[in-house]
Amino acid sequence: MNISEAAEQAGLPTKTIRYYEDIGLVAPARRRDNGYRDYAERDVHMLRFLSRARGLGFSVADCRALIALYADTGRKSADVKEIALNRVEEIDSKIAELRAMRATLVELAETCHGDDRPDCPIIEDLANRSTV
Amino acid sequence: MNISEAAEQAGLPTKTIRYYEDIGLVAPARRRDNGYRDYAERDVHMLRFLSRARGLGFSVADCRALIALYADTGRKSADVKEIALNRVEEIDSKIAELRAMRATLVELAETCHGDDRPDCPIIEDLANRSTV
DNA sequence: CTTGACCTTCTAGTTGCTGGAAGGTTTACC
DNA sequence: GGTAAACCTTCCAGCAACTAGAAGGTCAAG
Repeated sequence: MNISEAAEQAGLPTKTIRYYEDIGLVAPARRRDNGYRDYAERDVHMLRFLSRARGLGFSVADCRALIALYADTGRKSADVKEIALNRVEEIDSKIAELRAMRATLVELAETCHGDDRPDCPIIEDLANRSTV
Repeated sequence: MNISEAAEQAGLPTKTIRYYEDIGLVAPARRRDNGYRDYAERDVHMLRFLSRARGLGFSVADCRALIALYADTGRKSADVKEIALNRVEEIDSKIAELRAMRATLVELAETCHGDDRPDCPIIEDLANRSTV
C-alpha cells in the first residue's frame, strides 16, 4: 500500500513516517518500480506501535529501545518495565512542576482585580518577587 | 556591570541574555568602549522579570506581551490577568494529558511481572491496543 | 608578560516534527 | 489523446528556546 494509506492506518502523518525512516527509527520501506514506498501490514503494525508509544510520551530514543526489545524475543520483561517506570517518574516530576506553576498563577490572578485600572499584582510580582 | 554579573543577578545564563537581545525580547544593551555589554540595575530588573515569567511557563511571545503591558503605565490589569488565566488553562490541559498517560503506563506496568521472562504486557499493548 | 577569566561574534545542534517548493506518476474523466 | 486532480518523490527551511563550541579580542593579577 502507498504511504498515505499506511499513514491513515497507523495514525501518523506521511511526513512523520518519512521522518522516522530518515532518522532510522524504522527500516527503509520497500520501493515499487516507480519509486513509491510500499507498505505491508507488518510495517503498518510497527508504525502503529510507534504512534502509541509516542502518544504515551516516550521519546524517540525510548522508542528505539522499545523497538529493540519488541524485536528481541528473548527480552526480559523487566527491561521494558524499567523504561515504562522511568517514564512515569518523568511524568510525575513534570506534573509537580506544573502544579507549582499553577498555584502561583492562580494566587496572583486572585489578587488581581482585573479591571480597567492599571495597577496589577501580577506584573508587580513578576517585577519584584524575591524568590521563585 | 558586565553580562556575567547581570546574568547572575537575573538568574539567567549569559547565553540566554544575548539570545533575548538577539530576538528583540530586550533592547540591545549599552556598550562600553571595548564593545562589552554594560548593564544597569534597570536592565537587570527587566531580565529578572523575564526569568520569572519564563519560570512560570510563559512563552516568549507571552513575555513580549507582558513586557509591553509592564511598560504601559495605562494598562488595564484585566489584560494581564487574561494572559495569566490563559496560562492556567494551558497548564490544566497539560496536567490532564500527563495524568492520562500516567494512568495508562501504571496500569501496564502493574500487569507486567518485570522479570527475566520475555512476555511483557507493555510491549503487547503497544503492539496491539485498539484505542488510545 | 603571561595566565586565566572575561568578553565578542558566528555557526550549528538540540527534539520532533511540519510546511513548502519543484518535480515525477497515476487515475479519472472528457 | 489531453488534462487536471491527487498522488508520490526529494530537499530545504523553520518552529521553540535555547545551548555548545570555535575563534578571537580584552582585562586584571602576579
